[in-house]
Amino acid sequence: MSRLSQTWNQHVVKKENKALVLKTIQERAPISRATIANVTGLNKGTVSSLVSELIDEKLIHESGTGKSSGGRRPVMLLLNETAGFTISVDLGVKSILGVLTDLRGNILSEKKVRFKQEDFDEVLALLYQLIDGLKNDAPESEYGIVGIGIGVPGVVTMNGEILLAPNLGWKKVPLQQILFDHYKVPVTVENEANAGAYGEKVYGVGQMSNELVYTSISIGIGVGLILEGKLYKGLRGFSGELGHMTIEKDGPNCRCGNQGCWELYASEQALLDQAEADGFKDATVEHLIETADQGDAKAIQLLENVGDYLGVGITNIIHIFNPEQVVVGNTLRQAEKYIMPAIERRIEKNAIGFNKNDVQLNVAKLQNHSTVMGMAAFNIEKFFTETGNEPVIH
Amino acid sequence: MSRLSQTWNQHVVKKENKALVLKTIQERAPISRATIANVTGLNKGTVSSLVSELIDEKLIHESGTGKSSGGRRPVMLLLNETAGFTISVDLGVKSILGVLTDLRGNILSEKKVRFKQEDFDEVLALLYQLIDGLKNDAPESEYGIVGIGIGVPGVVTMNGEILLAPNLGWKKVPLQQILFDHYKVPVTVENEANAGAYGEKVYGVGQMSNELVYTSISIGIGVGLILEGKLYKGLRGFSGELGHMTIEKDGPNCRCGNQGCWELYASEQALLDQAEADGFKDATVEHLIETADQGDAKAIQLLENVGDYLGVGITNIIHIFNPEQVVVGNTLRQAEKYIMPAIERRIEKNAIGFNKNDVQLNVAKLQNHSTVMGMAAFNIEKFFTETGNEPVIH
DNA sequence: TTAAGTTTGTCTAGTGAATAAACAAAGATT
DNA sequence: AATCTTTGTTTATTCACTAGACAAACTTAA
Repeated sequence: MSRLSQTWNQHVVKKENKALVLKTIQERAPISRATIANVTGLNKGTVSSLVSELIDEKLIHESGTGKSSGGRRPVMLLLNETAGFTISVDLGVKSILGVLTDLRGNILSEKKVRFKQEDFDEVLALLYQLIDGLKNDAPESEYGIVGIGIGVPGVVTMNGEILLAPNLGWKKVPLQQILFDHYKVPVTVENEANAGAYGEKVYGVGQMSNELVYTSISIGIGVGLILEGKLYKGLRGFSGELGHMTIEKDGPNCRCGNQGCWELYASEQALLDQAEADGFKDATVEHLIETADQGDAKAIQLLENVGDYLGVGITNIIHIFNPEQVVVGNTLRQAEKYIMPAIERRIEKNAIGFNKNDVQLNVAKLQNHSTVMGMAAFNIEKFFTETGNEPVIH
Repeated sequence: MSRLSQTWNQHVVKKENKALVLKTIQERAPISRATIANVTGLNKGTVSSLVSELIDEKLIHESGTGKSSGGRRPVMLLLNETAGFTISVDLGVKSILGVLTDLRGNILSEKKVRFKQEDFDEVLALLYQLIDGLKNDAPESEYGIVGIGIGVPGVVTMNGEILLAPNLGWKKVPLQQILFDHYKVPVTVENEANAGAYGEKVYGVGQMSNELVYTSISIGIGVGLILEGKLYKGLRGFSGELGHMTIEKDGPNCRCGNQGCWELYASEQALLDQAEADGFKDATVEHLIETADQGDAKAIQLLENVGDYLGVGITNIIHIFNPEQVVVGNTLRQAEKYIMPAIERRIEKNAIGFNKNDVQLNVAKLQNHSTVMGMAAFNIEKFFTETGNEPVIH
């Protein structure tokens, strides 16, 4: 007979409490045992014992004494951020960006390669090369590389298979399996917008929000949903296809099969197509922004127009989710100066009061690092919850 | 200092395990202690002890022996469904529907009143009258009325205040507080579509789905979201305003302030307005269906047209949430014969393959009882989790 | 300077919930 | 009739947490 759900016993209690102590240290370090006990509600003795195990596992360490508040001085605890490292990668359409991070998400090394040929085997070779390079940059440590995470612009299943990455022309690539077989460390493959959402939630502009929608505006539009503080993925991981939400019911056909999709009006592709039609030759986002900065009315108009269409979709998002925060990320974020006011005007004009008053609109704080940092956060979280209680590997 | 999160100790363990045993009995009764141990993974002794407490609390009872499978015959356990009762109400725009249910959701009594005057005080008087009537119908029991739940067509805060019910013309009505002060039992006030979603999930067509979107198509459109098996409410409970999702970016103005809202094309109001324009005098949904049943091409066309627009919005829903199931409920559900094929055609034509293949489209199984049964489910769940471990009241 | 009070962190005894294993009861099978 | 199975209870044990005592280290006030 199959196990229905979680049962509770002392082992689970200890594991959960230990994870809670670790998380508290992660979030509030430097912090003393006494403060942890206060903050978590756990007994002082319990905290002492769990902390001592965490020290034995090299996940945290003591760091001198803090200031007295009228009694014995507290011993401050710090996360042992160099106990292990993550390799976190944003596998984009034209380039691969990879970082080596410690367990606090500090970037120790960063590498980027551009490519034109999107053939899978060639990109995989570049990916291996980039990962190997980052791996070489990692200092000696207790746990070594604790995880490799790849954010990809496509539909990813729960077990890290890329079902479809339209802009790369890839179908059914079991990337997680391939990388695990090659490196023998935990591998996470996730949609680029999902990762971006998590990156902004953990390290970026969304640290205070538990209901956050991240919009990745690039060639197409991807959306990552943080609901109740966690990434929401839908039944099989395919949620967030909001780029293919119809905003014009009899609009033009999209290659996805639908009509009037949001990304036909509000993406980088839409912007460049319109620019082309308006007489800009071989326009790029960067070029259009420059031209706009020089006061070109046509370019300004183009950018503001995309912003307005973004506002239409974001208004829908606000109505659908009643989020605390909507974050605009990826390449079009660079046109912040022109698109954000346009989005705000549209929201102000069209959104329902209750929902509108709750929501904050922001540009991705991590800039082009939202996705890599999200993958880093996934890697770190996985390590702390899954292997955090295992004995030290040497 | 504020408590950050749940800490785990023996008390919590016991409470959770007891709730798990109760839930298992709820879902699989009649069931033996041995089977519960197998299914939950708990030790036989633990189950025995928890079961004996639940029996003492009159929440369950033994009911003879079951069939032997080669050994001692098992003692079967049943939920004591008459240990208490719920009063669950669908407070609609033109009528109030109320039911008295036992703890399994069986309806013991049902009352309905219609009203025209939407003045709050008059409706409240009717509501009191209806609740009092149902209360009188409740048999003597251990726990009496364990909860009163009201589903309302409007925006409801986390603490049961109706912020706005446009079709009733109500604003800022603290209904939960008012009813609690009057009846002194736990009161739940929830949006009608949220309740409908939960009703279909627990007692209706969605019992197998953990990712379910319920669309309540009536004068307007409301949407209830079941994500990861639970009702999703957004930051402050205002999610699911999908009726005000733009599906035509430069469409007509909606009274909500937005443009081209879905409910301007796909609601009962939209249908009736169009019927009027097409020469039907004082049309009602029932009348249009009858006319269509008699083969009137115009009426059929009107209904199929609404179905097609419903399909546009539901396609968006499928892209946004990757749900397992989309359920069509409330009044327009009656036109099932005409609208469902139209919705299906639109989905077939426009939705993305991955998401389309995952999703099931269904009509609400509970018909016009989705909302009341959802409220019953809320009441029962609240009783079992919050008061399930309290001593018996007499 | 001394005494009293505070804060931190450890240690010990005790509690309570779960588990494993033994056991009794009640049936099926051969 | 003897043996095997299944169910449900009982008993002994384990283990994580808690309360409270205690020592160490510090501040404050007389």
